[in-house]
Amino acid sequence: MRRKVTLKQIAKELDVSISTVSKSLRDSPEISEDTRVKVQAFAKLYNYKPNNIALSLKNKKTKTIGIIIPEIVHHFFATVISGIEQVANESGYNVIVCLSDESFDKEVINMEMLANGSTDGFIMSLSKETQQKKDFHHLQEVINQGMPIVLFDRISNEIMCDKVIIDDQLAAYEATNFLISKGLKRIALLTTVDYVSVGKLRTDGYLNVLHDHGIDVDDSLIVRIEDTEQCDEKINELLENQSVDAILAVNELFAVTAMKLAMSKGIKIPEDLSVVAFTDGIISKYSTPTITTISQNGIKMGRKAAEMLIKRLELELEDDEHYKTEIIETNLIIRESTKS
Amino acid sequence: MRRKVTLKQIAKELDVSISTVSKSLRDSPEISEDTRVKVQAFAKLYNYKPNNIALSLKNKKTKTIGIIIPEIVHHFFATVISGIEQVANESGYNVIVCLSDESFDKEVINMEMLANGSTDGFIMSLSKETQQKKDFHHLQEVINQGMPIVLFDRISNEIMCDKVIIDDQLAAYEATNFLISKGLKRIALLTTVDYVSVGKLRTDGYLNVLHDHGIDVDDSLIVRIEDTEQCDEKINELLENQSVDAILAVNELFAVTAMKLAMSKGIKIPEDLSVVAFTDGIISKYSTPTITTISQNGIKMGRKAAEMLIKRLELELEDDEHYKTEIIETNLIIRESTKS
DNA sequence: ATGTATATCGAAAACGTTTTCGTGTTGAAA
DNA sequence: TTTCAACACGAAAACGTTTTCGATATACAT
Repeated sequence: MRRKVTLKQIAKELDVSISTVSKSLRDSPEISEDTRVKVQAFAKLYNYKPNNIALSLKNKKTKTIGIIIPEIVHHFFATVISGIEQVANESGYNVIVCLSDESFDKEVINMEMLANGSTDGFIMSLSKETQQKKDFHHLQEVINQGMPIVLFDRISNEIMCDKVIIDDQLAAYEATNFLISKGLKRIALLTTVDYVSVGKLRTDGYLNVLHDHGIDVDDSLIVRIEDTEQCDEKINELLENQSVDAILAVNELFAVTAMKLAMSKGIKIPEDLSVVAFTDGIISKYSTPTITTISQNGIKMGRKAAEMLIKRLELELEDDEHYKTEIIETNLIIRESTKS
Repeated sequence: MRRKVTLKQIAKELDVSISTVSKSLRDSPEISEDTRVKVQAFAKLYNYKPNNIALSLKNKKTKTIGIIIPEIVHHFFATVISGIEQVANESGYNVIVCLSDESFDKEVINMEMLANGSTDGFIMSLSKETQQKKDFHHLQEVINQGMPIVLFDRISNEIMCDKVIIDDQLAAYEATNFLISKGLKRIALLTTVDYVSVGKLRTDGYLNVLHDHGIDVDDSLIVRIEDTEQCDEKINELLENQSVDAILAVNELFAVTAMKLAMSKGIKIPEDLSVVAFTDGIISKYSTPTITTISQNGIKMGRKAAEMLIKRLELELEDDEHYKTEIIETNLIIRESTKS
């Protein structure tokens, strides 16, 4: 087993100083051509590669981005990571991924772990619990230490930093508007509890468009689902007790569940019931019928977030304050679950 | 902005040596209670946390696991990462994720990048291109340097290291056997090209069970699909030209595509056609009808892989050779796409 | 008074780099 | 022969830790 070779070993072997070896490898003009080629040849032979850890310590830069997200077995988050990884790779950065599991404590622990020198900055999406507690001291702490953070999707206005989101409210507005334009009026909303920022915004968009069209809001059409177990029960309740001709769901899962329950009751989609869902994922593309969705474009979000972070890292933009919030455009992907 | 405080700064501030500060914080008996509490109080006040990079350099351990997988927007790989992350977290390790994008070159580059001190070991699944080229010098190089590797799912027997897989051949055998037990005989196989290790093994299992039941292998029932674009076309060809009463697909996507095409031709599932797929993912659970699958249990695979790697790291098992290959059990999850 | 044990602390090396600065040698100009 | 620049290289600091070893001082026993 041949362990990695260091500058010191090369120096000893060639009977020169460490400095000479280092300079030779970096093509310094200080070194004579003779020794330079000699050192380089030797280094190549032994496959010398500088040690990243030593470089990180010296340069006070790790060239590593910390990603903290609620979960990874989730199409949207996976696409965001993919986007981040693309531009990170292009710029010579690595990504280290931590999962908060929707837990505040795990989010804090992971952040503290990475903040002690392991990463140059963070890209993250807040856990449900964090959004509920509204406790952001761990983020603030990191920002105070001069590490940049870029928040995406699940953000908070209380934190001053770069952000990248979609216009959830507008997207909900337009999607609902699309349903209204098809002559649908009894539009139900399947959403999450309000402390999830995007859930709240999407609900607002839904409410606004109803108001703008002079449609009375029927509270019994708004279903707030806390966890997946409740899903079936709550949707069943809706379908049984209310007349509904359209559904706007804040995620694919609620949508496909609603469709299945509806179809099992003999309700035809899209003839009797139209369905639109947020987050264009795998399910929508392969369910029967396929689902009309609002594409969230995770790749683009990830790319943008990484670009913003790296820009701040490379330019040393200590210019706090003028933080930016980038808005990624969404578009409605029309499929079989809505009338044409 | 308050930058992170170091031992040196604390030492200067308190007018003691760096050694004293370090020892105080680690509760060394060498230090008097007086100075110990003084230092600890000061450290707490300024929220001192040791710098991970410095520790890594000193200890020659990064407490970081490198994960290299073909893609992340893929339910199975995401679950594996999730499993790895679980046990990594429990043991104080971080994971740094790189995507090969099914490219040999990217796999090599990523490995070399991480091998220079950034990680203590690797968990990886080979890219298609790597499996095709059968070029594993980058893995061998890393192993020679004393870094442990654990391969999962897409492995190669040419590499001596720990591995964790499912018994693809047996699983295919049993799944096909299940179909045969339902009285089905014209069983088609939707698979990938043979250089993908799992595709080959699954094909072998399929062939064996037919042989064991004395069923003649009809080559026109074996469809090798290279990429997603071909998918529709090739499956259509199968359904049009052959009489088929069952399908075994090596992934969800082939299965759901086949189901959709079949249903559009008026073929009823499972009455006229039974479908079983490898990889229990999102699609199978939410498609219509839901799909009978062979669960691959990515979480368990990830956990196992991480356990094997960490064990080797902690115990410094230089005991090369007796490498293990763990086999994760699969089970058939019976859903609506097969007759009961 | 001398010797010894104990308590408390600091200096320095080590991990692997890069970079600044200094030093010695050579050659040529004066 | 002296002087000075150019050239080629090495020593050492720095990044932030931990740890070994040595040093000093105090207390106690002889």
